[in-house]
Amino acid sequence: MDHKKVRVRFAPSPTGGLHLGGVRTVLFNYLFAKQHKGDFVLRIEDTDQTRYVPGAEEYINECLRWCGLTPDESPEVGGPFGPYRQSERKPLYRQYAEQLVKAGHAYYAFDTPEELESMRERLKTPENPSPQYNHVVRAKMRNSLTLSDAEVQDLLAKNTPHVIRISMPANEDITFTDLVRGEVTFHTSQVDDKVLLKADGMPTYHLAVVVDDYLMKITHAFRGEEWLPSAPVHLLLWKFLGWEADMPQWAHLPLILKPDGNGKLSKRDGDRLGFPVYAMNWRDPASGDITKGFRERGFLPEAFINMLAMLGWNDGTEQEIFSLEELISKFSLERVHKAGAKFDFEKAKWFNHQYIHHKDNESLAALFQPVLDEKGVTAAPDYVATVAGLVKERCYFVNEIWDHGFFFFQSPDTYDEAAVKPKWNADKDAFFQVWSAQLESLSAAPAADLEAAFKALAAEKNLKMGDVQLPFRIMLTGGKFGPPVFDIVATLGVAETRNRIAKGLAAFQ
RNA sequence: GCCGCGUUGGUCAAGGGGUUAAGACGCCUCCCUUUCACGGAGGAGUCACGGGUUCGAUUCCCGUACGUGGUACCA
Repeated sequence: MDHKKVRVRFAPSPTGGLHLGGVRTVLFNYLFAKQHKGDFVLRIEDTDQTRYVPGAEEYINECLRWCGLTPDESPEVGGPFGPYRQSERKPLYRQYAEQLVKAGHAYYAFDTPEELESMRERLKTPENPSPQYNHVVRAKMRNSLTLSDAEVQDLLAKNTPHVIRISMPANEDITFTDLVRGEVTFHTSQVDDKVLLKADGMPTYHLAVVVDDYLMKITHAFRGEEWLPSAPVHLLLWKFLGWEADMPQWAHLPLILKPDGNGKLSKRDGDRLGFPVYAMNWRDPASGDITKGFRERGFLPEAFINMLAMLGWNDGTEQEIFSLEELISKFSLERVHKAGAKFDFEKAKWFNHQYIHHKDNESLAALFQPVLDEKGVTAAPDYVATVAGLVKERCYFVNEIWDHGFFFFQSPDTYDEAAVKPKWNADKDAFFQVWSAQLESLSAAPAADLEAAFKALAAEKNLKMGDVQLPFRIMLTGGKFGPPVFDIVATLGVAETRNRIAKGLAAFQ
């Protein structure tokens, strides 16, 4: 049964930003597919025409590209099982719905939205706040089960708006094995007669997911846990359509929860708590509002992916940092956690910090360049790389290279005078005069030599290192921060250093 | 309400009939560094509750509580 080539799919509906939970679903799909030398397909589930959002599909493509999780088949790149947009597959679905009607597993329903509304209103009780269109209710509604054949034919002939609903068995247990949860059982009396084909001729998710997974030869279906309750509908559909032998194995992934309890992590929580939820910036075309993404926040895609992988999965060892290649070889569904995980932005930051810390200086410099451009600063790439190397260990985000190293690009305008002035005196002033002069002969000297010379001079003038090193740092940077002082000198160069000494001396008077 | 799923420190989590119940993030202390950070050494902090089963349950079973998801012509 495992001779089939592994094929998985990610099937988002293009309605807005791509949630990090969605990216994690992509990740697990991708890892599983690549590990088994299988195919990863992207299918766009745009069956709800009322929720169409322009640009959302391109945005999803771009997110996947940024993450490095690109599909083997998609609307964009095509493939042998296209089209990959459900709206373009519309003519396909009706025949399967009709097939189900003929077999007695589905029926036409002519109830208008108003009639449905009033049914729910009428049947609503405190004990049953959400009445379902189920095997008992359907006997009282306007459908091909309650109407005569002649009436049904007449309504159909007149193009009366109607949907096709699945006919759920009244009293059956539906059991299946979920790859992450094990055996799961539902009772058919608890699930209603879901609409399969809408009045506009589009399938609902329920029909489309089954038909397309079948047609696209999907072998493993991963999706969020929120789909678990409707799994019995899908299982039955596979059976009723006669495709049981080809049904994919299911895996319902745990949800990503908000940090402060109470529910799935949503875009709003990110806004409220000050962290991104979407992979990349999303601009709502209707309102023009921009929701910040992990990419723009300064996350490295490797870090983002690594962080997501560890949210609900681990390899059983103490390792936490994994490359994509490692994840591909080590991933296993058996080790996916069953419970939802609260998202911890601090831990996410730590992952990014790790990746920035270990990234090569040149790549970091390239990533940082846009920030420099924005600041209107021009600097040679190798200089930027040197700076990046000097400050990266204290950066959680790429743009923080500026916060920790701005003084490499501009002379400080203000000084932490409180740290210098109280203990400032003529001896120190004199020391720096001499030091500045001495520096002239030290151009191109490495940091260690500069430090040795500085120390020697301090000793000669009977000054303690601590008394002069901090003022020196402040002349260079403006404050009590930055990498080791002599690394700063070596990077800035002697000429600029002497300028800053002169400027500092004037300010410290 | 009903149905499903879940429950190891504040968070991510390993483990799984007998352990001093790993590790990471965060927090605290100390060392290194006369800045900060990195690095290093420590510390506080956990098996939701109640019944079973068992010589022995955090681990297995059953309840309860709590959390979470679903309950649309949305996905």
